[in-house]
Amino acid sequence: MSLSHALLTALAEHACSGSELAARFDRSIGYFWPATHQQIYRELAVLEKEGWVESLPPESGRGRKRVYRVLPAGLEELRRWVAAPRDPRPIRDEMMVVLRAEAVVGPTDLAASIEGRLERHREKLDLYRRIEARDFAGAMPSREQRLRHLVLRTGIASELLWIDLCQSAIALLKQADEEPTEGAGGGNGPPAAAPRSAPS
Amino acid sequence: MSLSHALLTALAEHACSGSELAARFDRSIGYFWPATHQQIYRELAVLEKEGWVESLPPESGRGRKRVYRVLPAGLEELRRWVAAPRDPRPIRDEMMVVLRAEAVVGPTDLAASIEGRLERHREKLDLYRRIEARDFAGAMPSREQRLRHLVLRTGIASELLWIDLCQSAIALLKQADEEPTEGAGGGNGPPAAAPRSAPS
DNA sequence: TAGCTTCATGCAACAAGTTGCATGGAGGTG
DNA sequence: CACCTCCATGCAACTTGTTGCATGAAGCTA
Repeated sequence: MSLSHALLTALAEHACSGSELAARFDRSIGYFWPATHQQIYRELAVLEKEGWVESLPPESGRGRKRVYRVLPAGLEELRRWVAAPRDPRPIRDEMMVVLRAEAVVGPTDLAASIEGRLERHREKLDLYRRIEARDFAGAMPSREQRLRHLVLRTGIASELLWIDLCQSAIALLKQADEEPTEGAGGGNGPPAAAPRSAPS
Repeated sequence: MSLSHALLTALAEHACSGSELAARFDRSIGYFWPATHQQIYRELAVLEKEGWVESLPPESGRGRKRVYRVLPAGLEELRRWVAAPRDPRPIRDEMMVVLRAEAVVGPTDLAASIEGRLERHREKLDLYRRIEARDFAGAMPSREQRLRHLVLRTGIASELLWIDLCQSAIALLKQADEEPTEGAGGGNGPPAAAPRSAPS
C-alpha cells in the first residue's frame, strides 16, 4: 500500500500534524498520490499502531493539533519498501475507454468534452513549470533535489502526453465530422456545436 | 463509473458472455482499464438491473454460458457518458512516491528494483507495437480504426515515458552512488552525463 | 461408470478510496 | 458574555477494486 509510505515520506521530510500533512499533500506528493484528509487521519492511526510513527500530545493553539513524528522502525520500513520490487500500474484513464466507446456509438459531442479536459492539462502543465522554475533553477543540485526534479519532470512529460492525446483526438473527431463518410450517422447530434473551420 | 461503460462498449462491439468478456478484456480494453472476472460478473448483474443489457438464457455447451447483449437504453447511456465532461486522472503511480522516499531515506537498492520494472515496460511496449503492426497497417483506416489506433498510440507513448523515467532514475541513482559527495555544494567537477530529458 | 480436469459463474470477505456529516476547541465580533 | 465561524479531528456509510474459494456442468480418460 502506498499511502502509508507516502505519509512516512512526508513525515520524514518534516514532522507535522494531520491537517498540515493534508495541506502539504495538496501541493507536493498529492499531485501524484492524492489523498483526502480522511484517508490521512485514518492512515496515521494505523501507522501509530504499527509503531512507525509516534504522536506528541496535542499542543495548544487552533483546534487540538497533534504532531506526528517518524520512528526508527518507520524509517526502516520505508527503506524496505523503497527497494521492494513492484509492477507498473496500468493507465486506467477513462479517456482511453471513452475513445473506444465513441468509435462504437459515435459521433457524439465528445470533442467539446475533451476541450475542457485539455484546458485542465494545460493548467497543470503551467503549474508544474512554475514549480520547476521556482525550485529547480540551481545549477548544482543535490541528490535529493535531482530526484525530486526527476519526479516533477515526469509529471510534466505526462501532461504533455495527455495534451497531445487530447489535441489529436479533437482533430480526429472534427475531421471525421467534416467528411461524413457513410452510414447516416444515427441522426443525433446537437446543432449547437458549429464546426469551427479553424484547425488547431 | 467507468467499468460499466467499458463493458457496454465491449458488448456493443460484440455481444458475448461474461467469461468471453473477461478474456477479451485481457487483450484489449483491459490494457487500459483492467478488470477481474469478479468485477465483470458483478457489473453485468448491475447493468441488467439498470435495463442497459439483457441476458439471453444460457445455451448448452461448456458450463452454462449466458450471453449478454446491449439494449437501446444502454447505447443511449453510453452516448450520454461519452460526451459528459470529465477530469483528468492523477498519475497515482508508486514510482513517483518511491523516488521522493529514496531522496529522504536513501541510498537504497532502488536501482535494482527499477531495472525489473523497466523490463516490464519494454515488454509492454513491444506488445503494443506488435498489435499496431498487426491491426493498423492499412493506409485508409476508418473512423473507428483511427480512434482505436489513437488509443494504442497513447499506450505506446505512455510506455516510452515510463521507460525514459526508469532509465533516468537508474542513471541518476548510480551516478550518485559513484560520487558520494555530500553537503556544502562541493566540487563534483566533471558532470559526465546530465540527466536525460523527457521526450516531447 | 468413476474420477479428474476445465469452464463459467458466483459468494464472501477484505482493502482502498470517497462523501457527507459531526464535534469540540479557538478566535473574532457585537 | 453570547454568538458565529473556522480549524482540526474524526465517525459512518458507501463505492470500487482484490483475493480466495465454492459450485455445478461438461468433457476426458481409464
